[in-house]
Amino acid sequence: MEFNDKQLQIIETAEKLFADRGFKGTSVRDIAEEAGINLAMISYYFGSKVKLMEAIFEVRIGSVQMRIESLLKDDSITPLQKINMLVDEHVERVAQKECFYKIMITEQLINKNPTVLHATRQLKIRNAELVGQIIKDGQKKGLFKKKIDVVLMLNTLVGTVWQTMMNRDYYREFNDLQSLSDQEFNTLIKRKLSIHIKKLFKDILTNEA
Amino acid sequence: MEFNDKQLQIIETAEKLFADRGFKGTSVRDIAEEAGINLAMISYYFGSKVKLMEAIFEVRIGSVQMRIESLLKDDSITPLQKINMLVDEHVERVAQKECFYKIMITEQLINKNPTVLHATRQLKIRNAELVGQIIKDGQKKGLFKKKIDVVLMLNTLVGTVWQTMMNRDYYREFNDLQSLSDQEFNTLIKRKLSIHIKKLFKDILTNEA
DNA sequence: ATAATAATTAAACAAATGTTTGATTATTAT
DNA sequence: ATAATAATCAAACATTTGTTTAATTATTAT
Repeated sequence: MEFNDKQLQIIETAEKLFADRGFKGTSVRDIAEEAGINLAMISYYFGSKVKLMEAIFEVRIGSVQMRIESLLKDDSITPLQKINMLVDEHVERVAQKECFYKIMITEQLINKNPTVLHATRQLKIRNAELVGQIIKDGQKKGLFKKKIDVVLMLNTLVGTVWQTMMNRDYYREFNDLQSLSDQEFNTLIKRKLSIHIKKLFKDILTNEA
Repeated sequence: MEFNDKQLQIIETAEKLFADRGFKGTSVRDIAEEAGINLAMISYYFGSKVKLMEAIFEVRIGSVQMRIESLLKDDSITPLQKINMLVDEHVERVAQKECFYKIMITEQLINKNPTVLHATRQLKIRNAELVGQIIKDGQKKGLFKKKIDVVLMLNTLVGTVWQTMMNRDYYREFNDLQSLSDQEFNTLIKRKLSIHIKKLFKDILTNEA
């Protein structure tokens, strides 16, 4: 399905509101008003509020996929470097697509739209398999240790990034970083986060117990 | 405020439903039906749906607090052992109070009841400060390295546990553990999770970069 | 220019929502 | 036993909800 400009405008508005107030907490009237369009246009273009949510995923799901395929073939990059690149990419992606990630979480947690659940599930499986391949490659080359729990490792990546980005105001306050501008702080926390996780991963992958 | 048996019954039912369907996704009629009471009893006892949510937090918030005070004074336990105990405790607590944790997340994410947000905020600040004290103690004793980011460390704990418990079915499938009983699997994943995080923490706390 | 299609609108729809009411029944205290 | 308080209930309340309708305007193709 391809969407015209007006549809994309509705999708973007809905994404923002769904992320902030949840699916149930956002009325189609809220969306229409915020997007500056008539209420009926939502049913007209998408059929229903539920299908509007699914349209958001249709548009965005591709943009949050880890781009791993190209990495897999590239032999000029070490497996550890590949993993590090994935960490940087994931941190940046969550920062950029924060609204969409929020929606993904709440859909899994409470709303549970079947179409949405299926899409996110596919995404997770695919990512775990591809990261698993990189790790196997590293093991073959004798760079990584033998027993690595790929799912736990990815859970640490996703969980830490999520927890940090969602509570970043708290990080700022606790570390007395109020003097920084928003932009400076965002750059800082992304860097800190990346470094933190890369250290953890280096430990997981290389340090024998 | 203390609650009678009937009130506690309503609170438990509401907790389960709020966790599963969200605050907006659960009607007071749903709660009344599931709890086997009359619709009006909810307003009668709690005043409103919002205040029922706040009552849940009044009852549960204490039970999810890390019990650290006693640990702080105990000198027969090393700082690292204390941290390890906290990890075990947190994993067990999330497993036991899963419904309540789900509600905490969605409240922070979308529903944002001010009373609830304030309570969870206090909880976080307190935990970070107390863990910070244990770490400082370990640093004084020369057991931990100098620069440790307490908030990032706790984010890894909370985020990893959360991400793993919420997606445990997926962990089960990916690792071909379908043959285990639910109970066996739950025990297994808790143990794996604890070990995983303790390893990460040992690295964070002791390995110089 | 004209016909056909697409886009837009205000109004209406039924269903579901949180809360209140007013009456009735149980329980407790005197 | 009687009065007073607490608990329970069905019904009603006003809003808000997602969606549809039917009419009108804009755009496109012939």
